[in-house]
Amino acid sequence: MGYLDELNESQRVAVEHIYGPSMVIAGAGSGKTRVLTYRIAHMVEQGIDPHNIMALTFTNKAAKEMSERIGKIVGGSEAKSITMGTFHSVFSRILRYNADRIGFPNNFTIYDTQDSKSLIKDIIKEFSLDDKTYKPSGVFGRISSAKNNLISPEAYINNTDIQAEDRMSRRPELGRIYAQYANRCQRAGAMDFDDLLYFTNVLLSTQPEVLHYYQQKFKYILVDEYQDTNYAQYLIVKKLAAAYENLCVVGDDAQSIYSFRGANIENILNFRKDYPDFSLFKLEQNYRSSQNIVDAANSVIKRNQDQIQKSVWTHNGKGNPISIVRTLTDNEEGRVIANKIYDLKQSKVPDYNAFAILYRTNKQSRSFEEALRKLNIPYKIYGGLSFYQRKEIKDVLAYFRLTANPNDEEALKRVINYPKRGIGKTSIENIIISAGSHGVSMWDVIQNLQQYPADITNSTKQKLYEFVTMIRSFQAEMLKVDAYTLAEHITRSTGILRELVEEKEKGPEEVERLQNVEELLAGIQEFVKTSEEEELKTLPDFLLDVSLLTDADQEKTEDRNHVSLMTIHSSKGLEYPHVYIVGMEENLFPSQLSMSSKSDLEEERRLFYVALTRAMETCTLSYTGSRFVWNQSIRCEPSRFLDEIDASFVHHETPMRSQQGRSLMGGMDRSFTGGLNVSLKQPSLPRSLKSLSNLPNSPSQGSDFQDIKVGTNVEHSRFGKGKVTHLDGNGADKKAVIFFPHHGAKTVLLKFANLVVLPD
DNA sequence: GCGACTTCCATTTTT
DNA sequence: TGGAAGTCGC
Repeated sequence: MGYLDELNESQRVAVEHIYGPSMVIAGAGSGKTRVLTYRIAHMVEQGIDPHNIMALTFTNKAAKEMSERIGKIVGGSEAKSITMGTFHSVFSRILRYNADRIGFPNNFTIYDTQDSKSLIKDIIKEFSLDDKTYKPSGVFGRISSAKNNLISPEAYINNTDIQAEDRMSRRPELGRIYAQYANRCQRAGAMDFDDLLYFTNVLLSTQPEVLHYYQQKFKYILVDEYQDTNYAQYLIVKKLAAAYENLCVVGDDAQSIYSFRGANIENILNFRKDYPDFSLFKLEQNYRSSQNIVDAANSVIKRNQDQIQKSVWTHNGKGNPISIVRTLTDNEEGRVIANKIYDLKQSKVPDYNAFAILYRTNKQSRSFEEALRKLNIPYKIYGGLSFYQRKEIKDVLAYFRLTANPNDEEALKRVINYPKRGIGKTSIENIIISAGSHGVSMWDVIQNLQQYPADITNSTKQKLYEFVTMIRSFQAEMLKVDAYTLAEHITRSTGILRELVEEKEKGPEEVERLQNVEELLAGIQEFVKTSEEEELKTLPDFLLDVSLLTDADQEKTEDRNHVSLMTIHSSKGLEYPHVYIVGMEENLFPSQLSMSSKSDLEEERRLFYVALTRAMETCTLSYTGSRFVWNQSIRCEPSRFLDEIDASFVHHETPMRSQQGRSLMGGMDRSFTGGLNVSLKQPSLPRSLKSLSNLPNSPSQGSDFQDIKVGTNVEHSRFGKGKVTHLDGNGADKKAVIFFPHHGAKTVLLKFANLVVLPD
């Protein structure tokens, strides 16, 4: 068994231990995925039937990768027999077979977050509640965490603690909203993401024979990223594993970063209570990062109090210290990082895949996009608005969903009047009212207006009739033709395709929308082609796949020579030779919302730990003195996390600037008095050196902007060319009113405006 | 019922 | 800033 030789001692022991409960605590970069895949491969080699193995991962991508790697060792068909995927995808499949036992149709649709919020909004309106106290996202969060903790609407309403909390936050109706939300979802035959777990638990607790079946089927269970499981996931796993207790969980408490969505770090700690005779394996040797990076990350994470003791170490070379870069503005931050990547690529790095820019929030990507584009550096943004959340895609998918499950109200609301067919807001509201009073779905109402009368004009009734007929015609085809044929038919006969083609002339955005829909169709065609033998892949089959897919799963391996931009959250599990962690500022990272509680701050610190440990060779941290937020520039202070890295592992790159630096440094003097900032101890550099610093296109700062007078023609990075009409203030506060032909008059602070003076 | 217009509000991470 | 919701006139 050659593959065992590729493991170190502690990895091998973990791989060879197959029976009974076990927990693998895997430090960052310690070969966790390798252990997991080899363990499964080893099980199969030992004669365990792959049908009896269930492996739960955090992302679809991780599952796919693992499956491929296992296939290489034990063969593809064996690997395919393993049940492998995210909690959500695996359990949604189980529910497909069993949902009818718990009051849902087996063809239930899955509501995404947008659908959920839109439904909640409806309910708030229906109850005539103030939508400022009852904000849809807040209500959604509350319902979500109730479900993650397996609290039913009834339990919610009867729980005195919860009711007290809701009264405290002056939202006593939350329980009623939750109950109505659950009701409406059921009527629509829809489950949201949390329901996939919640109702799996309901299924397993109320249907003993189902539980028994899956206990016998999944005799061996593996769970990856165990630190990020929530209570519902914990209990489901516990139930399924109860018969054989061949349960292996893998995780790293130091990388738990999803408590905001109910992840419960206690699950790791509780493991020893549930399985007192469990075996514990620790993987502590890091193969990924240089010594400096490992040490720096350790020096940060040791400040957390809540953690399992372990010491991550490496045999790798010392490497470079962690670089810390300071810039004046967020735009400059983008340029500096882009230039660094450019330089490194020119001098020693063969391709762009080696680079990743990691940030705390998606919106930070903008300045990096711009800067990379200017230097013609290929890049790809992960996360953010996903392909499947684009309006045009959601519209098309809504037709698919409606075809598969006409009771799906969110889908119905979305397309009942798209493309425009003269069914307006008032009619839709009256349909909802009628549906509510009869306790049926909107679809029931519109296809049977005699039985469920609604206040609707005759001409609208005719249009509704045509709509119903159209959807029914799709349904008639649904199981007869493959997904692509039907999807293509739907985009044509609904008029969506025609509309998009017509609008194409309007501009590049419209062209893109058409391309997106074409891409979706191409994707469905791919999907249909993957079918084996006689199998017909239908539209419902496709929907099952698509609702739980994210952008990361889409990636094609060909176009891979690009810099990766993503949030730290989505970087988990990945690694890059050169990592740039940007926006290292107080209130951004750590996020403002995390500052109030110690546990939230510890989670932010773990997030920082995750970010640092993505890096293999070099790691650069950057922060900026000011940032554009809501159309105005705000001052930023360096993140406390910068101080938390042991000073011997860092190198501060940016020299202090002599003049304007001071006014912008703001709180820096305070936070750096620990003597960490080496450059503070050096004499300030003379201003002439500034031009030698690595700041590309450095704005004309430090001067009194004497070259900018009333009447001067200037160019602004966002507004384009304009003429100065007024000047006000002095020095750092000097402002100008500039008239831009395309944007009108704007007042800008010269020190931030990055104006380029144009010849008269 | 529809489109043009104004106003208001956000601002963390995601299966 | 920019997206979403609300208002108004046709």
